[in-house]
Amino acid sequence: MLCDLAELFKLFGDSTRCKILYVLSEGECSVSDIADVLSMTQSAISHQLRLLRQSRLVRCHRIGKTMLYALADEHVQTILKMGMDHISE
Amino acid sequence: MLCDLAELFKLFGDSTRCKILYVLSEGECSVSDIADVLSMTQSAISHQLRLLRQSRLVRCHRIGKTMLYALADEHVQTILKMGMDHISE
DNA sequence: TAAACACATGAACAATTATTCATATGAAAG
DNA sequence: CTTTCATATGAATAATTGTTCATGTGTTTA
Repeated sequence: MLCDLAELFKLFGDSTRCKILYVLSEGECSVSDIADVLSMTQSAISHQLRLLRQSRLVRCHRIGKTMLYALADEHVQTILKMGMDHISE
Repeated sequence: MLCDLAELFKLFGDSTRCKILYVLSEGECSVSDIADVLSMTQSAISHQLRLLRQSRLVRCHRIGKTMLYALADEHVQTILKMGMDHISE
């Protein structure tokens, strides 16, 4: 149980993944757009998206050739916001 | 900013530290008591407590020979609880 | 069907990090 | 003052993990 909790927080505990989640908190986005915004390779982003997908923190659906990613639910956004609150205190 | 956020979550993203924080959420505790509860060495616990202290997630004060640790503020407990809520859904 | 585009993924490397072992510090008891 | 108890810490090791490179899969367009 507490191990599962650690696994959850571990996903938020990487700056790349935090940035991805933040970008997605502003709306759906494709893989290459995320890569552009973060100035990182498509591969690096795709690898991280896979982890986020596997833990159901993001969901995705295909539109033609592109995949659109989004936050899985409100919970993820809440965790992000609450972390930010803690930072800026 | 998002990097600071990742650094914060990184601290929750380790099962040992999660367990330590959980134990402390039930009240003040000494280093050796934490080590006993988690069946880990005093040294391992002490190293982790140092990280938690440096990030002000826990505070401590000395009573004689023993050091009593506690959660730094309500915020830490809230983060823990919110993570748990997410797990059990 | 072949080429182009968007994304996924396996393997390898580099960097980070949790634990152990040995030892140091600091307080209390004798 | 010396010993003992509780904790802290430096160095080393082992394990985890993020990124890169090369390549594979799936979809559209010519």
